[in-house]
Amino acid sequence: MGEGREFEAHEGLSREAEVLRARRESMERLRASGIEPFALRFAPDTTAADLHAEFPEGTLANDEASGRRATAAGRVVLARRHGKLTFLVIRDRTGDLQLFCEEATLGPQAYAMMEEVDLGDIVGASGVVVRTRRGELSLKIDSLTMLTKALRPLPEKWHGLKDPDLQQRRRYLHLIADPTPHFYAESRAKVLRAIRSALDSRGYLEVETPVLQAVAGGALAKPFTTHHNVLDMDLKLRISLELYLKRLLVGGLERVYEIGRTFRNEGVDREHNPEFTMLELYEAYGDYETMMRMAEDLIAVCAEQVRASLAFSFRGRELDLTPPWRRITVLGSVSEAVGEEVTLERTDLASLAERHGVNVDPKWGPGKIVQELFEKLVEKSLWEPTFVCDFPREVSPLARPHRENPSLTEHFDVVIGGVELATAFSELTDPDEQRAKFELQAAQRQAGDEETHPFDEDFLTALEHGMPPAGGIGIGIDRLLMVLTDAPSLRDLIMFPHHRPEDG
RNA sequence: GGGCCGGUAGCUCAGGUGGUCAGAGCAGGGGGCUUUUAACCCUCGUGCCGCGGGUUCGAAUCCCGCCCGGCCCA
Repeated sequence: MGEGREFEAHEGLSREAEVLRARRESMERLRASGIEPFALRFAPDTTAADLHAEFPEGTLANDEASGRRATAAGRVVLARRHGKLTFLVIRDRTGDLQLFCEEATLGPQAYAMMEEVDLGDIVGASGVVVRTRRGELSLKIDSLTMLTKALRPLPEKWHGLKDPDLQQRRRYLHLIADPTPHFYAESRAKVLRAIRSALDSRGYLEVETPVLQAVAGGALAKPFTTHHNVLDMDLKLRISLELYLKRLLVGGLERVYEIGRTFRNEGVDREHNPEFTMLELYEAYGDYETMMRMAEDLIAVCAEQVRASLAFSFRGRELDLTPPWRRITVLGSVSEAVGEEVTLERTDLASLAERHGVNVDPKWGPGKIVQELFEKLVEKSLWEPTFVCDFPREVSPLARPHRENPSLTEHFDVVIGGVELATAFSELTDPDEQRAKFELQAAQRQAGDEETHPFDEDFLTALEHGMPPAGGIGIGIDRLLMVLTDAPSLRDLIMFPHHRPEDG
């Protein structure tokens, strides 16, 4: 084994097996010479970005050494070997840094150890900051420490990891090879921070409510079911945060929000993932007008954080999030789209919808038909930020009846760039009205509709104790990020999106 | 669920009208090189061509089914 350097490529080994064998033999050689290939710790005193910031273009002449000593650490992503001189490029969380490794400085022994370093290994290095003859800022090292031996090779150094399936299943490799997922991760953190900061400064309290629920309500969606062994009962994973946050309003918390994972048992496409992150907030004494201003403010703050601007490009088109946003109504926009007045009272809604390409289920009421018409004809064409207001009562079981037209609700969606980002209501606080709506939903379920709101007696009891009038909004964080970062798909924003097992 | 496209070396990809079609680059092994920027030069190179059937003297290539993924539609 110690004779590892002697042989030529083994016959009968696949390329992968040959690489794995070579890495392990390198590891054994390190061990044999008393070097631990998986170090305990290391103390870098700078980062790649800091050094580049400290010595910007022009601050250090080519082929000149500074007096600055530094210690850095990172993964070796490139090696250019020139005999007794080697350039290694290490990558840390901030970027890349070239290590200038010459035998004359390191000494023969350390240089020999350096030659044991493979692409993918994680190393620590100390030396003096220099600029090379060709102008590359580098650390001219006098010490190199093996921190972690990589036993598997890196993706291709120029093309990176292109296969979207592999990018998602092995996101760590995607992160090593490509800065894009770093941008997405940082954008998510910025958005969450901006939202928390904005809400905290308005007197909102961040809370946490149950993920496992006996009754999964707050939205019209199919839940996942799981089982509690000791209690021997089935539980649902939450599909929204709504009903528990409202209970907290009953309890007097008045301004609450939660940012949390929700789960919906539905298909996967670029705007859907079975688990996603949702912001929901409720403000006592507000209404949906309050929530429109809130949506404009919050999303603008997030855009400032991610894009440093309210105007940016999304899917090749310009988008401007500057408030105030356009307001349209469901019935108004559908009327315009079909070229005639559409009302919930019309008896020919089904045939109208069929004429416009909607496959009408005979169980649908007029409200559902109008909603489908809206989604089919209007929603995707909405580019500039738009409040879509006043949904039919039938499709909005948790919103308050509209103050001017009780067949509608004070319910709006926010659509930006053709993507539905948020839903908000003047919340329904009348427990009898809420009970009636739950009963209607139960009847629809009886009739075979799988996506109805479950009957939640415990929630009704809470409402009977008195919930203050309130506005509430839910914002899909992953979708918001998709728009703000111009990512092609929700799956790019979710580090580890759901996939079928690799060996199905 | 339907349509289209794809799955070939660890990675990025050629090959596809059946017959030296198992290929290139990167990565990797061996050798050389003290200023590189995807370094370069010489050298080595075995991989269920997604899986299973079928057609054929012969299949990575054609046909059928399945699995996984992408895009579009529902």
